[in-house]
Amino acid sequence: MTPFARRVLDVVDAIPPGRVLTYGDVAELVGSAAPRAVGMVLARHGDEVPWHRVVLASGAPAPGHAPRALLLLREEGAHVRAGRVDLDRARWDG
DNA sequence: AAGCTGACTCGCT
DNA sequence: GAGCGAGCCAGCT
Repeated sequence: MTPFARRVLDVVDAIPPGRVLTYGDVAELVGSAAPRAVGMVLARHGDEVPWHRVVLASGAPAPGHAPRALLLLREEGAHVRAGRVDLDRARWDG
């Protein structure tokens, strides 16, 4: 576990149910310009946080995890349509 | 220290 | 929209 990873996990863990954040948003919140680095953290420690609340800039969930993420998001009441989250509605302001 | 990889993003076609 | 290329940076050889 690295300091960077801990900051990322803190942010993701703070996202309320039914709301989402893009990788870019998380990166910005932890003071980084590397959304991909955020992805690496979730790949390793995603099971410790609500990883499904982090989506691509398009609103689609992480590639390879779309079905599971969409299911969880719908259960939380997020507005999902055509395989992607409605960012205008569900994006969390922080 | 240099290089590679990846749960990304953005601009162009 | 969808497909492509370039830029991004943390972590691990």
